[in-house]
Amino acid sequence: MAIPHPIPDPLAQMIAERFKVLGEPMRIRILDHLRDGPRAVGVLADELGTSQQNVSKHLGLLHGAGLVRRERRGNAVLYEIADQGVFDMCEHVCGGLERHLAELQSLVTGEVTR
Amino acid sequence: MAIPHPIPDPLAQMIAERFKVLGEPMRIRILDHLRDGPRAVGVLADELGTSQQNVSKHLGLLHGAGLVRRERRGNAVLYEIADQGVFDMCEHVCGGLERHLAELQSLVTGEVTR
DNA sequence: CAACTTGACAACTACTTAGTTGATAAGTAC
DNA sequence: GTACTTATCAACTAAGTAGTTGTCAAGTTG
Repeated sequence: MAIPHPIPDPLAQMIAERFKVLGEPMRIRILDHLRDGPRAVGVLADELGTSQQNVSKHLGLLHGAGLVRRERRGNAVLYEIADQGVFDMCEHVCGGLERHLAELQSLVTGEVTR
Repeated sequence: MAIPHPIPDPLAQMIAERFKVLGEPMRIRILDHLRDGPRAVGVLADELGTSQQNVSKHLGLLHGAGLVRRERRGNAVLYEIADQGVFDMCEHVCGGLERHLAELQSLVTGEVTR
């Protein structure tokens, strides 16, 4: 999976779009809750302490990006993770955060990096 | 690098913050241009066809997130990639995009997934 | 010193979007 | 039929931010 370089403008757009979908705490929390298994909208709303409309809207975005799958079960709609890769991405981000914070830490403790 | 689960709220915030920084086409393009090596602000502005002030602002954000490094060279300031991991992330995103698009494609070609 | 280049900062406009409230429609279960 | 769940829409507030314009600070050059 090699990314063309220089990157075509539309691709930059699409990549940014994907990142933007993940760039909202509520959506990260929703995805995190879905790690335990499929959830109905109402259940998620309760667990996350927000409204049904709000959760529905975020799930719609996540679904549009292909990150979650929708399935009707009885009179409820269950959502589940469609792309397990998101968690790899989150771990990647956390790794980057750690490196960054460690660098900042070294500034405080006295080491001069540049 | 395991992510705690359930994810603490502040961590969800930080992760989302990181994704949000990458959720802008102009910043993706800036990072892509930096793959070829360090660049001065003015050079990037020319290459990307936008203003120096705009590039400077985006670079400020990227620098704040620890994604680029700043170095004064003469009367110019060179920026370079600080965290090569971003490109792994972009590839990850592209992989996800491919999977998603392939799924949509299968809908068009007639396969019924659900 | 003055003239110039480069980058950063501030203020502003315009746009996007998160979240709320309220209402409604569609589907399922009873 | 009614009750329940979800999706969606509209209208609104509040917040964030992309991009522009103007200005200023720092460094370089003559």
